[in-house]
Amino acid sequence: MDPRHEVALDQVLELTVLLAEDMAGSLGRDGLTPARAHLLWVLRERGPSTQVVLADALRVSARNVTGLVDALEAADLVARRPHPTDRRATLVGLTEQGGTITARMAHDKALLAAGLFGGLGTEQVQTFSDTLAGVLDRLKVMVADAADTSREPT
Amino acid sequence: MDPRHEVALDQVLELTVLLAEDMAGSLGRDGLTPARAHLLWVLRERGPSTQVVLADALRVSARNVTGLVDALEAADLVARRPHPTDRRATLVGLTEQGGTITARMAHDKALLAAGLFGGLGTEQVQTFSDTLAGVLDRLKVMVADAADTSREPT
DNA sequence: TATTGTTATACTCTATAACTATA
DNA sequence: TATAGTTATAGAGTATAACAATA
Repeated sequence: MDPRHEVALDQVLELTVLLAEDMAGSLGRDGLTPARAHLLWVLRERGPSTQVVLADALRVSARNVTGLVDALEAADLVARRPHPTDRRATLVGLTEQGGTITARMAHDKALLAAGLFGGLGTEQVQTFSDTLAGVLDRLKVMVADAADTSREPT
Repeated sequence: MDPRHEVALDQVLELTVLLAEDMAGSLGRDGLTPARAHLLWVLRERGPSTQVVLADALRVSARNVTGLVDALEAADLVARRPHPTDRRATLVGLTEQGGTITARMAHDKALLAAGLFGGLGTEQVQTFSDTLAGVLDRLKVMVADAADTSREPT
């Protein structure tokens, strides 16, 4: 009922829209979609991975990973190679060009962080971050509760 | 270069992911997708509108609006009727059931706002909101600049 | 001529189910 | 038996281009 809460939520929602737009724009310049960029990012963090691991990390189906890897392989951003010990599995790794692009993504992300928060004082950033941490915790609880409720629909 | 900025951005990005998940979950219970819910929401705010107006508000192609309206009409959430003065145009409006659902969406949104910010003090919400307003302003400038640069590629 | 909405076509992301090869 | 990845199929969101009806 407090209008300040609704205003704050509206601001957060606007932020999500603008961020998605900004990031899609950056990725588009590299010819990447958000889903494909996400996969590259996971590879950058985890190193060469099987497709099952990628599906789990991205929280999508194995089938979907096949498609994303197909597209990224065609663009020479990732390469498939046989798993050394499990002959069922495939190891997906970044190519040199994939490494270059993910490095640029990391750089762009740092620029974005600086652009958004660079004008704020250290205390202000800290306060914002602390508040956000609390909000995130509450949201996680709400998401978990909703999942429980829908799984057990009394 | 300040790690606090990157941490804050990571928190914001996590928030966007969790929010999208939470909202998709709520909508899913109504059998709605985010795109269709967005169209309903615009209709709730603006009242009956032509498809061109909807395409503009949603920032998607006219073709896309045709598809979304087709689906929502099949679910009896919106209805097409002839425009009173322009015989080329169609007016799309919420049905009674569409009104019920958008009212529930508004209610859910208020619940979400209360859940996220209800535990915070008035001052804390205000401070958060003020900081967020500044961040939003800076982001808008960055998005606008990026659009200029890509339109006029030196 | 310009605008509104549709048909035609295509690409991406997503999912489930059935299947092959391997563990 | 169970797991890794693929093929088959399908639905949703998105786009551009061509077109009909109307302004």
